[in-house]
Amino acid sequence: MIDRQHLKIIKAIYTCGSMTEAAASLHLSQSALSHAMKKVETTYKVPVWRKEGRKLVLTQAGRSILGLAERVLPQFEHTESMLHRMAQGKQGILRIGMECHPCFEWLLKVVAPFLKAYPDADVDVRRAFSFGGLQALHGFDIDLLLTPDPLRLDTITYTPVFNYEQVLVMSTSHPLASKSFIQPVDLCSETLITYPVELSRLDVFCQFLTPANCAVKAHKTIETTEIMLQMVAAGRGVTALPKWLIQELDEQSELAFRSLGEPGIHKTLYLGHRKGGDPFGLVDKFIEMALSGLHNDDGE
Amino acid sequence: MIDRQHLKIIKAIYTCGSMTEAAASLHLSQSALSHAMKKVETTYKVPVWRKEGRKLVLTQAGRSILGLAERVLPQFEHTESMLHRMAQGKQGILRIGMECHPCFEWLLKVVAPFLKAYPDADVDVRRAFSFGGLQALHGFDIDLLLTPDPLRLDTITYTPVFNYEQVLVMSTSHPLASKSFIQPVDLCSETLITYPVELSRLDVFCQFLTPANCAVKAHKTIETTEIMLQMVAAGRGVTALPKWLIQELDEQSELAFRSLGEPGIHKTLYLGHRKGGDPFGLVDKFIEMALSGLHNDDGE
DNA sequence: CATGATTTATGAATTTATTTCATCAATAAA
DNA sequence: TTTATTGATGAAATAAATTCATAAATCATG
Repeated sequence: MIDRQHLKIIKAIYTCGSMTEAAASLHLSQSALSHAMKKVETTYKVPVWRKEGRKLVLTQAGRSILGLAERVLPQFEHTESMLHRMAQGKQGILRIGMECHPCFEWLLKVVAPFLKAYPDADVDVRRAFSFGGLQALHGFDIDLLLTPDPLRLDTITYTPVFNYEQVLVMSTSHPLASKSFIQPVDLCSETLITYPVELSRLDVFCQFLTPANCAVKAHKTIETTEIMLQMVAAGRGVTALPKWLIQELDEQSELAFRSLGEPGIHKTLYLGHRKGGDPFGLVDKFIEMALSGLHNDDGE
Repeated sequence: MIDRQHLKIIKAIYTCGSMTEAAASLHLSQSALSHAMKKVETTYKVPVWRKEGRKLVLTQAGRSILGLAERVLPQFEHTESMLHRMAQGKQGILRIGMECHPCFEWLLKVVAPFLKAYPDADVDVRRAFSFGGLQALHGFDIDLLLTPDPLRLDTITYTPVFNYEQVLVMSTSHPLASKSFIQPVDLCSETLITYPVELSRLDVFCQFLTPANCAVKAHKTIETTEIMLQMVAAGRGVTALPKWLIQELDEQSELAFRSLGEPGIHKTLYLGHRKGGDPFGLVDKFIEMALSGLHNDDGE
């Protein structure tokens, strides 16, 4: 029977590149690993490793076991860490994932009161997912997903938690600041600064420029919101961000913002979570708190 | 350290309702289970079971372990069965899931030549998913998903494999059979027979009746296509099915079909699969075969 | 409430599995 | 060829799981 230990060993050999190293990393003798591998190979009558010179290479069978290990081991570890927390009388860790850059600023405002209200609960916020936020939610890597596009799935429930308007941001002295709202053609001669993500996830493109068949003069990407805004204030380009974010960060009022199109681009942030199976009820508590502190930036 | 065996034991006690029964089902002594549970409880310093009378009830901690077990154990079992097949020199099992009832008939036509071409590969077709087809694909319960709605996810690739037209089916003597195509209002006085699935998954409603703000006189559901068609032939109602399916099943030509709306409702079936990690390459082979035998029922 | 049937818990013994130790064989570099 | 380095192997030691026998608790029943 394949055991958790076997998975750990196969994974360690694979990542370390050799049995000797893997043995050290697992605090076991090299012999132990060799015996363990031999046991798997004899019980299933399938080689797991093939020797090429003195490198060990996974066989097809080995690769399927490694796949199992990579899917399954993190889940063991997470459950164990939950158990440890329970033993200490603490509540769980709420792992929140985010799919949109400026979500983070909003999240901070909910996380702070949540941590205060539930001192025995921890929050962990993750921004990067190897396989996308939904997968992470799904594969139990996170418990809550903050996202602007609630992809309907049977097992996942979304709750709208925040409405906001996405506006074009420019320096107060920028010519476009004199307009009452922005039209797609207005951006043809501008430098647009965005976060470094796929274009398909940027609303300025998908909902504004592309439908109007317009393009910008230049497109730069910047990671951090603060730097982005400094660039914009310095007249080096324009960007599109949630209105509330600008109102909050632009203390010296160096920035102006205008709606994208006459109606403006209106967005909703959703919190997605798996249906059922929330040991501490933390997910529900967080959503409740997010809703109670609900503030709309959407002029409603 | 929580082990696969611990998970099996917790799951067995939970499903059997008692340790004694669980012990029998696992071919172990009751004492073994008791000791195993005690070990988990002492290493994590958390109770897993609470005794209510002489029933065992899972604690919060127990429920998280059970959750882990239910997510993880099937994956162990599947990997093991793959290993057994590899040992026999066989190729894997291709587990295909379906999300639309009439897909099955189409699938049969691809599966037959596939099994002939790859005699060492097995195919398993599943129709019911506890958490939806995508979840099943994702959670490694199936390898291939045949679906009419390709929900875009980063980890899943869709290949269109079949175009068809969804038509309204009626008995040849039915008054609607005299029309050249069906309009939504035509159905207001009809009994509509469908498969027993959510309305949101039925195109007659979503793409035809609801947009036109029309309703049918009555709505009946029937599981099997054959019975459905007999009901229709007997003049007991009308139904909506792929055109090719009718052409194939209606040998005595008791049935007539007409397009839903002048353009008709045109659908595409997609085969979805996880990116990467297909130990035998069976997924690719199947898709290739599905495409090579590609027949369009869409008049193109 | 006493009795018997049934269920879980426990300590000691037993069996099974894992790990180490010492050593060999194979590989790659010097 | 010599010399590290790496994996493989059998025997011994250690650790873990399992059983056995039995106790304690629960529940139904006369």
